[in-house]
Amino acid sequence: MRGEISRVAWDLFAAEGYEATTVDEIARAAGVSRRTFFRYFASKENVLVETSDALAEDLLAAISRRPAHEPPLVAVHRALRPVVEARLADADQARAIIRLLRESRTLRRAMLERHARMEERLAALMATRLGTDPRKDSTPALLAFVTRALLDTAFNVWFDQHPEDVGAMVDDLFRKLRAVTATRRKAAG
Amino acid sequence: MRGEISRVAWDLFAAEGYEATTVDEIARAAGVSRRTFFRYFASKENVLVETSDALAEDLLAAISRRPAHEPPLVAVHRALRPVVEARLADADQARAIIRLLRESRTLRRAMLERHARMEERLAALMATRLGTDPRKDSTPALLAFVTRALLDTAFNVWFDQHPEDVGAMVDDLFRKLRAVTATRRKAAG
DNA sequence: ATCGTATTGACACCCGGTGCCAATGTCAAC
DNA sequence: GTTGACATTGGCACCGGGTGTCAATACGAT
Repeated sequence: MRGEISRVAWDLFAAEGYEATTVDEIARAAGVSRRTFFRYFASKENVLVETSDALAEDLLAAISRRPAHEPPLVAVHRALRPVVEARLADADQARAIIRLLRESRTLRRAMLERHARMEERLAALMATRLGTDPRKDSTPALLAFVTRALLDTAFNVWFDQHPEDVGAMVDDLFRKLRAVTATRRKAAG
Repeated sequence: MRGEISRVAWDLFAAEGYEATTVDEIARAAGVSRRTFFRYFASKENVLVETSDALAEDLLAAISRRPAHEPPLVAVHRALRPVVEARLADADQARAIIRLLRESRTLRRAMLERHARMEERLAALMATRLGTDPRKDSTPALLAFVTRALLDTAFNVWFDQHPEDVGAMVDDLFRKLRAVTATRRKAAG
């Protein structure tokens, strides 16, 4: 049932866009009542946003699997690459959601908030990894923010530039980040 | 009139919270109709969010005033510090909005989106500064993201830790960012 | 067949936001 | 001072997302 609603909704979103598709429409197309839709999904956006939550879980898990001796950004790097690759394996779905995201302000807001939530957990994870108190040391927060930036930028770059090698793209982002935050001046690549 | 509505709204928000304050209430308290409220403010959130837009303008302007020979992150650093200091000069207002932001999901979403918008303009600015094409080089995007991270973290740290010297706090954030993205391993401060 | 329990649907409601149009200003020209 | 033009305002109906309530239905166990 849940799966059915989700499938129908994705189709409608793809066909008419996010805003233009009302919950009534989805419910009708799925053969249930509006109220029932809201019993399966807390909100319209949840239909789309759940896949991104799964990604967050994956990333968090991947990072916490990295050995403790790795410098934090290296751990993030090595965890991020396969997660991004896995996500972009289903190129159609990835494309679809990025398209919807760029079209709808509401959806974009929802996603931004999800990312912010992931970031908080990321910060907590980084704090334990660094062994510091996140209320006193802002390093974990910065690290989490940077991680989100890299993740987000990776998807956008992928969507806009269609790189053939996703792993290399991720590596390149980390290289650029390091170049840009390096103390010494360096020309951008 | 606009100012009157805004003042009344801020008071109500402070008194009852963001979600709990309805537009009808604000309108009634300001002695206008609901419809008129929406003529002055496109949405409820706009009452609060405008001050943050002003901050974004300030930051953008400050960055574009930095000499071109400065490495990008240095330019951001020197531009950010006075802007943050100026903003936190009115500690009451800053505190009020951060409090509301933490309380209301909707408001947080709105603010996240504003920040994302600022980030895009930041990326464009960085692209011209670096002389690269933002569609091909992701460096400006990363730089913009990092800038937002620093701005955001600055306010959060300020709110949570009440540092006495705001400028020093900003400097510290940049130091931590550099430490964390440095290639060599380094203990967190 | 019957009872108890989930699942569902219908309905009413809240709130933010918009379109539309009439009423109320306000100012200018005569 | 009256008339007309124009902007500001208010009232109203409406949309869409989201929630609470409660009756009806389906379903599984006994």
